[in-house]
Amino acid sequence: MHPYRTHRCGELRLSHAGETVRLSGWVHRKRDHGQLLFVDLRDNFGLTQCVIDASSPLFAELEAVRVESVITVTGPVVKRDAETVNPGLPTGEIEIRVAELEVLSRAAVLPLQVNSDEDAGEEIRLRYRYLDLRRDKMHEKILLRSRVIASIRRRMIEQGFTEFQTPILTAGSPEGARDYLVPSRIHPGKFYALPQAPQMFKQLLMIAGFDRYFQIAPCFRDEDSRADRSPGEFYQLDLEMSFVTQDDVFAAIEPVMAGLFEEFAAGRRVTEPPFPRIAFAEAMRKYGSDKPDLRNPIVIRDATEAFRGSGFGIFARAIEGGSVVRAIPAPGAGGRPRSYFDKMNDWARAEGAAGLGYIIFAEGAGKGPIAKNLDAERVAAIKAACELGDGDAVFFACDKPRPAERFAGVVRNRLGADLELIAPDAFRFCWIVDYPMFELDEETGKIEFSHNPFSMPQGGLEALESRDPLDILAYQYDIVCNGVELSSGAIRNHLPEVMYKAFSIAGYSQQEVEERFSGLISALKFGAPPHGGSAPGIDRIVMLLADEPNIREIVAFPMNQKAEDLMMHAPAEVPQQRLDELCLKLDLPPE
RNA sequence: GGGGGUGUAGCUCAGUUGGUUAGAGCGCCGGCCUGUCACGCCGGAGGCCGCCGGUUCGAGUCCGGUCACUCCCGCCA
Repeated sequence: MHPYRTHRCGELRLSHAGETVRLSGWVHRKRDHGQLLFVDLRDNFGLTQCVIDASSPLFAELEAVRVESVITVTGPVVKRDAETVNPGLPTGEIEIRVAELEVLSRAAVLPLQVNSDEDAGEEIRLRYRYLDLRRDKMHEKILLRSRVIASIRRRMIEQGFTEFQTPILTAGSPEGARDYLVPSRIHPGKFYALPQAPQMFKQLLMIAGFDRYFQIAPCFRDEDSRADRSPGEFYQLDLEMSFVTQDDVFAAIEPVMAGLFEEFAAGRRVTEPPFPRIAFAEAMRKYGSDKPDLRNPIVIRDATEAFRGSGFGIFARAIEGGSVVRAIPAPGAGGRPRSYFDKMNDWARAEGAAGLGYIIFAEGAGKGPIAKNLDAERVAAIKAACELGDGDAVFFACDKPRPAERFAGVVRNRLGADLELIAPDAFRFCWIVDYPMFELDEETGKIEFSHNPFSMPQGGLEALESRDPLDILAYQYDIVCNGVELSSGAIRNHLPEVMYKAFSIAGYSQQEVEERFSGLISALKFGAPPHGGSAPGIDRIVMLLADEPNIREIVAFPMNQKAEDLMMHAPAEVPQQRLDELCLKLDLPPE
């Protein structure tokens, strides 16, 4: 007989009754009746009840074993009496009579309880992550993550993609987030950087002729964390394709994403390909965001004309000064008490807005401080434009166009949640397309790349030379699901002369471009295929599928908010000798 | 860097208006219990109430500071 097990803990059924088997696992729970002891033995695959009574010489030993100790039991599989069957357990029709017992590893008193649904604090959970991961909920989420990644690999390979590895120790990125740096011992004073994404490598693989690349790629960015953003590292489904248009990229990714979500949807509805395509400008206008949650039915309208020259002086004067008014319909909000609208106004101020005006529609008319100062025809026009009726309300964001759009989007999200308008049990996908190539930095007044500087401008060189840079769009696109930006991608700029021109608009000389992106620029001069791709975030996909708002819940060994690994004690000081080898001297800030 | 929340037993939490000896559940230790499956019953140990200072006759409770964790803003091509 195998020294540890003949079966797994989730495996035994009534059909095994009479066999002598051996199981190994963790003592999940004990029920001690004094002369009779039940032990639930747990492994990755399930639970099996083991039983022993005082007639056995092993009774005292098993009774003394603490939960979470690891033991091996050997004995016959016995059918349970009808009244002692546990229908809640797949193995509930049988139990093991313990005939032999070996304690493989004794557990100390636990800092957190594995067999309880009660959640420990995060600090304790991260410090003892191996115990936390034994808990059923965590165990399932990490296994889900593994199955999701396996499914992605299978689907990508089916789509004709080839998986490649790319370097972890590489050069820094001149644009974007802060790099993690690794000092070089062989080159004192020089540093490697960990890749923020394998962006240039995947483009170089296309230039090398591999046609379709993908990788479950680790990405490293030294930025502050959020609930949905780990400090340090995260994973992307990084992909790139040669000789493709934007539509080809969409057609390749959509079945992967739709199929993946369908596979793990567990009854939730998934947008069927082709996913809706929404231009960036339209998304900002209708949803106030470039990552709209399409489960929310609210569509933002423009109400500027209804307020221009009106009796509501605050808005009328602001409009004269170049502001606009966005109307955010709030279906069903008319029944809310006055305090709700006051609360919304307080909240708006806390969010940095000047306030949040509103009109309540009742008895065929508008109510509230704004409606009092607005002609009935204007109120009626707003009501009609927003497709509202009695019992509904509408909120207004009045500001310069860009901040008004953005704030209206924030209000839209808040109302969707407050009014319970978000469609449950659905994954609503869309593409956001036609991003502007450039944008104006409001502080410096300079023109900057709005997304990826390596994206191909729509209209190519001619557009760059002849049009207002702020009007030029890029072949740049995001996948959004339920208000979460899952990925960003682009058709790349594979023409050096277009690249030089694009960078010159953003204020970079040809020499600077050659210095900062030398590897890629020189590669583009030796025959580069038109190519493009995207990079959906693995962690965010798993978060959506696990319905889990915190990224640490779907990562086996995450760092805490301050980018510390509480279990492994990273980051850590290093011996002086290591610093000496690297020619590094510490110059720490004063306490 | 800025703002909010939290911090009480090993763990999860309660603790009233500032007032006697700071409680509960789980866990732990001991005792009883032969059909439980969150087994049950009895008993016990376990507290720098995050830390420092202040107000007060008296502080877990009020005030100031500080530290830790967390959420958000900034940041994240």
